[in-house]
Amino acid sequence: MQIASWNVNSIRTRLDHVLRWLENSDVDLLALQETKVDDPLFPSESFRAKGYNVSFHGQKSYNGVALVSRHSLEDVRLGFTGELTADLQTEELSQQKRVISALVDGIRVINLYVPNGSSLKSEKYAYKLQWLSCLERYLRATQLRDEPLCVVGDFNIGPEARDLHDPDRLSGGIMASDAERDALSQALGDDLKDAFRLFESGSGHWSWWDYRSGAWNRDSGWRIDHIYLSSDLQELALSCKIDKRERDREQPSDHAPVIVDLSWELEDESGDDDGSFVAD
DNA sequence: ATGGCAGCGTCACGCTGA
Repeated sequence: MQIASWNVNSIRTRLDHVLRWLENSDVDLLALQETKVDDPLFPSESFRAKGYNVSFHGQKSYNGVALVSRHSLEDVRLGFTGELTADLQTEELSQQKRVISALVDGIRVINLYVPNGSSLKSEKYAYKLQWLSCLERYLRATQLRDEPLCVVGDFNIGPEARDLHDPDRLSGGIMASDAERDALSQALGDDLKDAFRLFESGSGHWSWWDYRSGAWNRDSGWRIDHIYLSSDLQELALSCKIDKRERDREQPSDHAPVIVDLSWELEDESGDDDGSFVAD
């Protein structure tokens, strides 16, 4: 079972890239962020025509998340209010379309597009911290159901110095402040662990390179796209990789896909051929 | 310290992202 996360910076602009990438991969479930399209205009048919199920939660111009799956998407939940009681703050923080989750082959997959925050003095930064605090309640509520949990997305936070190309200059600033890192760590809790760090402890591995200042050519990136696994899934993790080739294409997204491979037995879905079992 | 590049909505350029 392979699960991937990719901020595509407009699904309509990136549609051909995404379809080609899916065809050339063994990914079962792809979580998309920054689809930048209202639901009626989401290119669902392009995915369905290739045999994928899709669920999406979008808006015009900004934000937007989606799930693309070879298997069925069950119990789809949209926004924080898909999980939490809709009090005033939760509704306010669900206006921007940044959260979608579904049960896929028995795994609860949560797809997040965490606010960027703009700058430490911005009201958007305060919004980001509020949003992360709401995420904490959201994850605790989800964990009550005791499902194997995989939380993926664009977190817009480099958790540690090794996740930044220039930690001396960038640490403490937006996407690398103590308050953001603490809020994310608090939201994730004790059980969820970064799948990438189960396999790679070094620096120099990025998932996002700014379009500006030749960041890609200078390899000035950040690792802000993550996949977090509950402890039961950590034991089943076989690999976690960033496919940086996608950042090197014509008209690329500024993010590369992150992929985790889990040794998870797929449940037999009626009418769905997962491929034949080959005995020794 | 600032701007740089890209996408969107909508047609000249401002807003947003990270």
